[in-house]
Amino acid sequence: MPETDGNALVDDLAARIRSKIMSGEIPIGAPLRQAELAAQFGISRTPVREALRQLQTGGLIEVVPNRGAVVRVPVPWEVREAYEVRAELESLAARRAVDRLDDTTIAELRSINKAMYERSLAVAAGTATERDGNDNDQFHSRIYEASANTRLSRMLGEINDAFPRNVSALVLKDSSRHREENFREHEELLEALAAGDADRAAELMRAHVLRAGEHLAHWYERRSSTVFTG
Amino acid sequence: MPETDGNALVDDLAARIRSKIMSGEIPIGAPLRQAELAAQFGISRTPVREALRQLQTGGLIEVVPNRGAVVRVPVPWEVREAYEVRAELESLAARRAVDRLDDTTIAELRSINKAMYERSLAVAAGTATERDGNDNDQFHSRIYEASANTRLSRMLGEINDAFPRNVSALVLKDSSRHREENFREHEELLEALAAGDADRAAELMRAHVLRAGEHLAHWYERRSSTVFTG
DNA sequence: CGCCCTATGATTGGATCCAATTATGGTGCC
DNA sequence: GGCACCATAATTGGATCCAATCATAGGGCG
Repeated sequence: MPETDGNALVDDLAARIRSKIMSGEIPIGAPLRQAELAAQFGISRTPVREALRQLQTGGLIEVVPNRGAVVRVPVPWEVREAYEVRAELESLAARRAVDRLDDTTIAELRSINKAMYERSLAVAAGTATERDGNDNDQFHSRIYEASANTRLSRMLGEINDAFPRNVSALVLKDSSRHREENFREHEELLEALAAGDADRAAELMRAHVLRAGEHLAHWYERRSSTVFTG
Repeated sequence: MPETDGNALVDDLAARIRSKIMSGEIPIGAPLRQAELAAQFGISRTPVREALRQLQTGGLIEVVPNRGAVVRVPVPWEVREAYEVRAELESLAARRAVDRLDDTTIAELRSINKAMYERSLAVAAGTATERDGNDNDQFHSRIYEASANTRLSRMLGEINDAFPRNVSALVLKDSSRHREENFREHEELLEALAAGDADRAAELMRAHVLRAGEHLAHWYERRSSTVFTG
């Protein structure tokens, strides 16, 4: 099956760079030098430039004429705005998912949530090492898929891609209160989904996302580390 | 005031190409040849390629490896999906706008809506020539602005930019029933906005957008002209 | 001693080049 | 006459080149 869209190399490249930013390997605020990236991937600057344009359109990086690209540093009000939109969209996703989720998927969601919680406990206790892949993303992504609306999934992905994931993970990692809250809210949501209560699921999801956004915005308000300062 | 983001030339270029597609000058389905565009704007292919990447990320065009870019031809279910998301977001925009709209802006909205309606009547009667700038966009854009959430505005702009505007205009132009409906629904919405009834405004907006989406999807279902067939 | 001004190096941005892939048109064979 | 195959033209994609712009460091002047 051939690629349905986009040039493989450039799209792959954009994905790789995005992933480096998402993981925190390239911190927010850091400059992205074309020559450096090109050397790193063993290619010329031309495809790098095109990939950067894609990331620019996605809003993850900022490009200033003749001065290059830097990883955007979100300001708190941007986070709040984005999460108000995300809350609205995830609320819609949850509502749509109610009629489409089968028992198997609900069981999977339960399992993901439980595993995430237990892992976080183990990590906090020092009896386990943390994973890089974020389970929290997985939980929400499953619901996007279940909503069966590609545009909706795409736009939610876009919002999530605007904020490096390692930061969101930090918020959960650093506070046991937030971990507990996250777990409990997921559980409540799952109950509503399983019960087929669309209104309640939508409302729980909205509140859940708004709270998470508030935590994230708060983090950015007093961010100190993990921000590149040249 | 310097450019805050993006390279002036490439961004301008992307905007110009987008506008050609939006206006229908480049019809949906038509191929976008790099050399042709470069010659047309009197530049080399390099910035054209970067601009095309931006449009690709925006979803307006499709790029197949080694075969170039074509203007995407939306299929009806994509339109329905997009408009369900748009309805949700515009509903949020209307709700937020309620607390922020001042009387002046409401008066402007009334005036825009009335002007659009009267112009459409005049055009239908043959006593006036139609404008290219779409008043309907202006009406909705005003509400986006009033919602005072840049992310929300941006995402709504993104959805609207995914479907060439001349098509949406055609839908309104070709049917007096749709024109009447559009005018009346805008008026009702304005009443709710003026009355400060957030719930009602949100609900009216949702229904209004969903109906418009249905019309548009229906058009694409039996599209015949204005689609490029090589 | 500090500030400005200039020279140099680093980096981006547009143009050009060439290889690789795809579309096209023509010829021959069945 | 139609279909397959091959040669050639058109087009994309990555690499390279060079000019323009920006950052930086060193020297001159007040």
